[in-house]
Amino acid sequence: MRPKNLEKEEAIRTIALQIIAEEGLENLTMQKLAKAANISPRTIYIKYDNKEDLLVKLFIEEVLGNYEQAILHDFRFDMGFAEGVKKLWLNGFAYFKNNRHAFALIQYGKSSPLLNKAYQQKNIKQGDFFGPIIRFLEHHASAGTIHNFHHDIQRALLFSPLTDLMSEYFDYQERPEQIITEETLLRCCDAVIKGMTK
Amino acid sequence: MRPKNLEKEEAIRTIALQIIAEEGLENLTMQKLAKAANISPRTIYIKYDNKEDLLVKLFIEEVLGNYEQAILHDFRFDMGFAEGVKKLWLNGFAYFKNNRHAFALIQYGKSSPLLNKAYQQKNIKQGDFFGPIIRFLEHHASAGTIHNFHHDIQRALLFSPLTDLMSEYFDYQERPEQIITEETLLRCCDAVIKGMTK
DNA sequence: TGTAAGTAAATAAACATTTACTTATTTTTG
DNA sequence: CAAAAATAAGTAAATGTTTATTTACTTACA
Repeated sequence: MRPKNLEKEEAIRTIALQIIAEEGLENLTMQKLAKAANISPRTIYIKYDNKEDLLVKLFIEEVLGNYEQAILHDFRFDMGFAEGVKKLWLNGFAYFKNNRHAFALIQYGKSSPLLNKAYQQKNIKQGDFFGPIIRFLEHHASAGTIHNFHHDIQRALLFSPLTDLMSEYFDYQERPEQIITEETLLRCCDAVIKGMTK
Repeated sequence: MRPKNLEKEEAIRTIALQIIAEEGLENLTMQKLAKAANISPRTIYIKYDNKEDLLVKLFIEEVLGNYEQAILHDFRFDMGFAEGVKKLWLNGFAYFKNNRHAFALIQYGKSSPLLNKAYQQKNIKQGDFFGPIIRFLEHHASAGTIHNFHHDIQRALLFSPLTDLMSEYFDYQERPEQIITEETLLRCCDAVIKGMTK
């Protein structure tokens, strides 16, 4: 039996992400993807059932999976609050800086009903993505370090500024000067910590 | 000369927003829109040059324009910081609660390159959307009430949690209980205020 | 040599946009 | 002051293109 060509599998994923980031999800077509990856359209269908399957797997396995790994690197749920939040923010910043295309698809996850549904189903099925973060928040809520909100609310307070600042980071990358440096990011992180702390 | 039927213009806009919110931007087609609005496809082209023109005008004029108006209602740049931020958050919450479809398109504005480009051009062309908010932030930064960040950063710290909480609000609307009430929203708002204040 | 991986080309459906025509008004003009 | 001309608004159906997916064939390896 002829073995799978892993380079082609990889090319499908990276070029799909590239097209989505540069031209938008609405401009990704199977034929355009095949051409850009130098393969036949049929080859995509050997690895994915259909377009929806490709997008969902790309989002859940490739992007969210790697993001989860990256953001949890060296993180433990029993860290001090300020220390833990800074670790998460810096991990996230480092990951997104080097994975602009993944960031673009995550942004689509917040608007596209297809990806949003996939995300929610994944969350419901296997407990929660980012389990250690939820334990971290619950731990500090019950210890009285931070205010006692539902963890979906905590997550919004904790991560939404980071995501928005990443958008600004990429916007400013095409301009003469970058306003989002690691230093300003950490000052923003301090503001978020201060706000959440009792 | 036969006069324009304003109901039809209105139908195009509201039904386009509905399709985008319910099925996604990538599933809005001119023929689907025409059918749902009970008009001929040609009628859309009397009012808009093409699909891109429709989407950009919908985003900039219909959605962002109304959002700006709503969020600035009874707001003045020389308000106290906490008072002003609460006003903005409550205005935003009230607007989005009643305009779920508009909220969906605004979310797409953060991912779709087409809408994102349109937004940036608009911002660059006519000064800034939300001018009073920028004056408000600059006023409090120079008065020393809040930390001195670039206003794009301030805007991220100020509004991104609200937007994320709105997403949660709509997600939870289909569940047995709503975790985002005006009360929890105001507690989150207090956290944001506390974080930004010196 | 059997078999899954892969290709090029085809297919049928869906798409944005246009064509050729009809309708409902306003504005002349007889 | 009616009625008919002028005209933009509107329609149904068609156009040519692009789309997701399949078919019929070829290739490379266990």
